[in-house]
Amino acid sequence: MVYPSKTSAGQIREAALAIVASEGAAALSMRTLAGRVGVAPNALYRYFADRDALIAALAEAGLRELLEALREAAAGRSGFEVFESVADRYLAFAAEHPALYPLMMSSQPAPASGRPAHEDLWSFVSGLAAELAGPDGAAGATLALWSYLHGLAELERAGLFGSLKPRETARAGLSALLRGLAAAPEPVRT
Amino acid sequence: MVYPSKTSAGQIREAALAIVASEGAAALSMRTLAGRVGVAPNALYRYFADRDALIAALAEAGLRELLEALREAAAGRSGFEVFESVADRYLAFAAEHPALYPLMMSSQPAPASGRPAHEDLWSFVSGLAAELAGPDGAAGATLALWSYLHGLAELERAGLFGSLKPRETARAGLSALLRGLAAAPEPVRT
DNA sequence: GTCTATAACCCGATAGAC
DNA sequence: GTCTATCGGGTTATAGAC
Repeated sequence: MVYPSKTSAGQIREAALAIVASEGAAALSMRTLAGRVGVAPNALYRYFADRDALIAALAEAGLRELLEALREAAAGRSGFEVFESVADRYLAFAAEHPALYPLMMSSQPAPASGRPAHEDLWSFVSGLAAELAGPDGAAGATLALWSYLHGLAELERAGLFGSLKPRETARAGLSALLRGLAAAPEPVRT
Repeated sequence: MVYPSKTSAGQIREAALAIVASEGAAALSMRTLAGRVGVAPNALYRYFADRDALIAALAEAGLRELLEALREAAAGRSGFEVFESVADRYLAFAAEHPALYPLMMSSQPAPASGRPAHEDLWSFVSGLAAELAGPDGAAGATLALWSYLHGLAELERAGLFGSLKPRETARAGLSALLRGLAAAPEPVRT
């Protein structure tokens, strides 16, 4: 072979991830990335159709990593502790990956192959929610739980909390949410 | 005066808003915008320091419009109806402004003058939350309510709900959240 | 003091040779 | 699969007309 492979999709993805983590998604240019990997810019297009496809691959990998972390956080726990542990881990992941996390939650083109990681994450949360709210309330509870966690993560990232400590005050909100979800679904009247 | 102003900051902002609304934030280029306004591209830099400053101005204006809409939704209502009405209006705003809403919630440089609109929005939600959870629980309840609403809006925008109807199922979650926030703040044990 | 003109620089993406 | 070369386009800075 005249021109042997100098890189791989995995290597490109890791280099891209490093750029996103250290300098933000806006700093991820195909030229810079190619320079890091050590190839000509257009060589990257043999591995990813375009920049959007590359970012989608980063998001997919991030979602699978998050799901794995949440499964670990839930393992060996029961009852309320499961939710507390998973919520902590979720917020920690978002805080540790401030640039990657928004990419993960943005609408992305479906992956080239396999089941979208979004669906697996939904299934996981849904499994937790079903224990709390029963099979009939699982979908609504999944929606509420994920939205609450995602909202916390986003507002924290955006710095909208001011002097408040998101992680600490989040516990009270989670407790209230779980208490409400576990109760009967009649609307409250104040 | 030899060269009268051909445009204004407000006119530029409105043209930019129209582009963002119809074609997305990515399509907002200084060249295109200048073409719409009818000036040379660099003339825009007399009114906004750079593209980021322009986007920050769009976000500020959007936040003030959202706050006004929420105040209208709350007016003349009491108890649970306030939250239901405000939540509906919030989600409707996010759905009606799918491109602007994420800009509003992203971290932005502080506005050139005046109080950041974020703070006013926080104060408004905090006022509602205080009626529900009392002064001591207001901060946590504000966090929970806003996070829930923002999370719903984001997940809906990202299309992560699949076949679920976000607005309909959101009511049950809001009800559960309010029920939990209104109750005593002891953690639930399942 | 506002606008036009120009240009340098960056980017994503493509064409064709090897 | 990689390379060099290049296109079209967006952003930003400078110089100068009015």
